[in-house]
Amino acid sequence: MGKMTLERIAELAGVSRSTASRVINDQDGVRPEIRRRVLDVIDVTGYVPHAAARSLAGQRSRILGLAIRATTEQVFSDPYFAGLAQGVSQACNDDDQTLSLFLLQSAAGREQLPARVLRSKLVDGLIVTATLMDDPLLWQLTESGIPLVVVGEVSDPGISSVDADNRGGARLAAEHLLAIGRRRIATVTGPMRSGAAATRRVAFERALAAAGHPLDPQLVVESDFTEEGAYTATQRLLPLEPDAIFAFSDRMAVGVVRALQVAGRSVPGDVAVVGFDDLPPARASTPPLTTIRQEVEQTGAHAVRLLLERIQAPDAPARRIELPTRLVVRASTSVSDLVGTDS
Amino acid sequence: MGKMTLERIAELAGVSRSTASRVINDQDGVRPEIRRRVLDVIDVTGYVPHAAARSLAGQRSRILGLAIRATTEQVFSDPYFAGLAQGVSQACNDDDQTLSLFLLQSAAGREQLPARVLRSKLVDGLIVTATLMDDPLLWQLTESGIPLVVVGEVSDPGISSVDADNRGGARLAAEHLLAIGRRRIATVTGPMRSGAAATRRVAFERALAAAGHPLDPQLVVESDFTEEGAYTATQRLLPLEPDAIFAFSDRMAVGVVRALQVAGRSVPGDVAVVGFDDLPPARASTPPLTTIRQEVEQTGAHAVRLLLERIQAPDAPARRIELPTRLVVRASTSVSDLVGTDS
DNA sequence: TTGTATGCGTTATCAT
DNA sequence: ATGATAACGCATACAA
Repeated sequence: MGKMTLERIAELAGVSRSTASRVINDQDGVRPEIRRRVLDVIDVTGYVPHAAARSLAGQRSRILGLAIRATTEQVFSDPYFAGLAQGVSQACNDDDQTLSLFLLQSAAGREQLPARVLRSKLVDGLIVTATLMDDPLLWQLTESGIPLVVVGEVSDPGISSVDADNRGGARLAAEHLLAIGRRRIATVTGPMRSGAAATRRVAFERALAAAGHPLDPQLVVESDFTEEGAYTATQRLLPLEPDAIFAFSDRMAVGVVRALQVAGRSVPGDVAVVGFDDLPPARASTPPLTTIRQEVEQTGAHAVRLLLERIQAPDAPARRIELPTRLVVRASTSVSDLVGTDS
Repeated sequence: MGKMTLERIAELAGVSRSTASRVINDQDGVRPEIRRRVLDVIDVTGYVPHAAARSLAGQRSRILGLAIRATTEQVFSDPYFAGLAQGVSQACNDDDQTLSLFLLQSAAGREQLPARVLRSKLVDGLIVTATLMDDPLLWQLTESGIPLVVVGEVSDPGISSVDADNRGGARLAAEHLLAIGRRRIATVTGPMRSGAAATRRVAFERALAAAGHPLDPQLVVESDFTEEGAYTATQRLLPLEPDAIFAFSDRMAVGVVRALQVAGRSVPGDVAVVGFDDLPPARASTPPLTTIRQEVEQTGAHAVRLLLERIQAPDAPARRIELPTRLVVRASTSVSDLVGTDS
């Protein structure tokens, strides 16, 4: 069969383009009988509307962008991004949207973004993640007026965002380490340019202080979100002999554990380790990691939902969604309970 | 400034739409002087062509699709996909194409693909990876007639494809293990439904046999491409006391090493381990992994190039590109040479 | 070398 | 409830 167009469908169904169009976009104001007839024709012919034509006429591309502003190293080694992409992708499918991916490792890529995707009306909106604290990219994007949702923490309350409850998560970690009797608690953090890392750090400190065991500043080492970074950071921590380390991602926690083991410290015997995320590295590690679980895929799904809302009502106030975290205890903090309260 | 259109640019530059269009698509047949004038206007106004309009009028969307047909688990845990995406993304940027991502974990997603992206003319072509040996998805796509490039191995020679030289890589691994004196050599493979895994396995066997040390079939354990899969696979291997294990990815090799260490075997003392990929896990591992390096990002870039060619000349014969691999020796196979011949 | 006119496939605004 | 018609913004064959 030749190329199918709305025109052709209408013809075959014996109606006008307008009516056929209404059926396709299931708008009401079409007699059920007629609707059926059109639907049947569509079914038989396998007709699918031409994306560009829809986009041009309807002023909406039905394409959502996911922009990841992280280093190549991060994207490669942290399964977080895969999880996020998975969630976003799934949600896009469910809402009949297409996902476009932008990896912004290079400055060039970042600068091109506004022009390439926004001015060209390629995407209806953008989900951005791994942004820095006062990211120029975010300024550009907001002032360009494109519907925007950030996955992570943002300083500007005018921007919608989704993230795990970083504060609550860090608190859970602190409380757990205290609860198992650790007192010389250290943390290997993500870069403070990351909002999530900053939030977790502050919350971790506060929780410890609130419990009467303030965090020794010497026991805070800043790192990046990679395994190797955490490995070397931990080495600097070794002489200070901590009995617990909170790492800001599972991948980092794996690096922490490695550094400890290589140095002859046992986990959790000498040092208890808590990660963050509860992604595959947490289970695959030896010992399996106690970690703060966040629902990464759900985060992606919520981001899509929020973005879609924002596209429909650009003037509605920005919203922030924080997804609950929860403590998952595994062997890296519990000697006795090797089975853990795994879920 | 109001919304910019070609019309408006032409007006401001004092030329016709056609001329402005020619300048934008830099076709020749425009007096340099005029071209400059138009370019200046574009520069000043920051005009960017409307993607959908171009697509509709020009019959080309300038969007390339990347479809990853892998399990969620794989996508999450194997940095290979991130690397590939990175390469594809970069190449798309360089060629002024947009990247659209499709994660095909669910059967539903896979079935939607042809309709959603092909019939709608959303993408000009598709790069597909992690396909199975005789993947129905591939049939569908080929018979739909969309320009297609597979990253990996394909049985149908009518399909263009790009991959590392799996055969050569496996051979390098075999020769290296023999060269360091190992004779009781085992391998933890990827699933045989994966073409790349099948190729590597056969090549590995042949290389060993050719050297007069045929692979003991008992020492071949099939697994998936995950760390945990490799971990349990290795446990089955332990009683057979191999002195070397070739794993089909770095991530798998990490699982192999873990299983060995947990069982009290030293690496490389008791068992030498070789991985595949040379992605971050290889360096981050303890000990760092000897591995077969493949250029993942380049693979992505080549896939884009091939796809673009195919889009321009759909009737040209299919091509296959195999990128060279090379042995990177690190501590997991060399006791003496702890520094390794790292690059 | 430049301009004119038409078509791309759909949505949306009107009538009817 | 349905249909005719005008955008949508650009590329391109053709004419000049």
